[in-house]
Amino acid sequence: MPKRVDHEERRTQIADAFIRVAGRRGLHAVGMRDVAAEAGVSLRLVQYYFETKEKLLFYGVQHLTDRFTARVGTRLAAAGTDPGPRATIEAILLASLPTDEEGRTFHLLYSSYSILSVTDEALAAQPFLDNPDAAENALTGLLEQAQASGLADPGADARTEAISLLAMTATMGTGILVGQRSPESAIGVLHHHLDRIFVTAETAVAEEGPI
Amino acid sequence: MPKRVDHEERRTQIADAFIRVAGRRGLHAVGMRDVAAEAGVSLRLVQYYFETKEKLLFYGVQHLTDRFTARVGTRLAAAGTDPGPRATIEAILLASLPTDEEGRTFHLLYSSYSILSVTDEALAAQPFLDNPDAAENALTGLLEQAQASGLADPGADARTEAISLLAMTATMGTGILVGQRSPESAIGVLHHHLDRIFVTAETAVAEEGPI
DNA sequence: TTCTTCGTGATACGACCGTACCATGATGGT
DNA sequence: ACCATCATGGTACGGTCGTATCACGAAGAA
Repeated sequence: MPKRVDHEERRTQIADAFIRVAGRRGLHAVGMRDVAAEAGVSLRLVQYYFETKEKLLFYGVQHLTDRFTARVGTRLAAAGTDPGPRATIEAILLASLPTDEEGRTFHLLYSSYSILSVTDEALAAQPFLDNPDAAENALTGLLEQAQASGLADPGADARTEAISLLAMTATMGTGILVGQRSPESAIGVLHHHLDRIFVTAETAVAEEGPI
Repeated sequence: MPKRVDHEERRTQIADAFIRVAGRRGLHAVGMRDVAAEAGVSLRLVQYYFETKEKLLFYGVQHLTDRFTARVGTRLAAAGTDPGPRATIEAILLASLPTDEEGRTFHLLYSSYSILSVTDEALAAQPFLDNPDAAENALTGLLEQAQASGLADPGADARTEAISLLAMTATMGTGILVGQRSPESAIGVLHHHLDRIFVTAETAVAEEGPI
C-alpha cells in the first residue's frame, strides 16, 4: 500500500481553511477553489476528502461547534478551579461574544448556519442545533445550583433567566459584528442582569426576611 | 412620448416579488430570473427598473423596512387609541416575532441582511441599520414615560431594559424560525420581563415607601 | 402623419462554480 | 522486483447567473 495519510487530520486542515475563508468573506461566498487555495492544496484534494460541497458544509458546522466547545472549555479553565456559578456563566456568555477575531468568526458563521438552515432542510436535519439547547440546560442548572446555595434570587425562574441571558448575548453579539454596539455596552447589559439575578449575601438575607 | 408607466409602482411590484421569493428560498438563493418569474414579468424588465442586482438588493431592504414599519403601525392601531406604554411595547415586540407568515419573512430577511452586511461593506454602508437604534430609542422613551407615570419600576435603567427586550425578541424569533422554540415560549419570556419592569400599582406604592 | 423616445421582449455572452474525468507519482506488501 | 492501490495534480464539461445587445411595438409631440 502507498503513502497512507491520516484522513481525519487532512479533513481538519481543510475544514479549518474553510472556516477561515468563510469567516473572512462570508459563508455564502466560499467556494471549493477558495478553500483549496486557503489550505494550500489543490482543488482535487478538497474533492477527494469531501466529495461534495454539501458534505464540506456539514463537516464545517460540526468542526465549528467542536472548536467553539474547546474555546469555552479554555475560558472555563482560565477561570480557575471550581469557580462559582456566576463566574462560570459569565465565562460562557463572554466566550460567545465576538470580542476577538476567533469569537467574531464563531458568531458570524454560527449565525449564518442558523439562518441558512431555515431555508435549507438538509442542513436543518443536521444535528448542530443541539448546542443551543445544551447551553440553555447548562445555564439553567448553574442558576438552580446558585439558588440552592443562596447565591441567587430564589424567586427567579432559572430556565427563563437562562433563555434570556443567552438570547441577549446572541443578539448583542450580532450588534457588535455590524458595528452597532460596543463590546463594553454588551458586557454592561449582561452584568446588569447578572447583578439582578445573583443577589449579594446581605440582600439575600433581607429578601428572605419579612416577605 | 409613449406609454408612461408609474416607475415607482412597478419597482414596488418587483420588490414585493423579490421579498416573496427571498422569504421562500432564502436571500442567498434569489436570482434575477426568479424575481422576474415571481413578478410575472420578463427578465429584461427587472433589469430595466433595477439596473443591477445590487441595486435590487438595496432597494429590497428599504422596501422591507417600510413594510415592517407599516406592520407595526397596524398593530399599534389595533391596540386601540392611546394604549398604555406597556401595550405599546408589547405590540412592537410581538410584531417583531415570526408568529405568522409575514413575520416569518420579515425576521428571516432582516436577519439575512444583517449577517450579509458583516461581510459586504457596500450593504453595510446602506442606511438600514437605523431601524434597530430607532426601536431602541422608542422603547427607551416608552419605558421612561411609564416610570414617570408610576407604572414602571423607577429603579430600572430604561435603556438597558429596552436593549434587553429587543435583543431577547430577536434571538427568540430566530429560535422560532428554526423550530427550536415555540411562539408561546417566547411570548412567555417576554411577559415575564414586562411583568418585572412594569410593577403593579400596589407594588409601586410599596416600593416607594420605606426604602 | 411622422418621428422620437419609452417600455418590453428575446437572446447572446462571458465568467464562475461544482463536479467528473484522466493521468501519474509514491509506497508498501508479496 | 513488481504491482495493486492510495494520494495528488491538471483539466475539461455542463449549468447557471448577472449583464449586455439587438429588436420592435406603442404612443404622444410636431
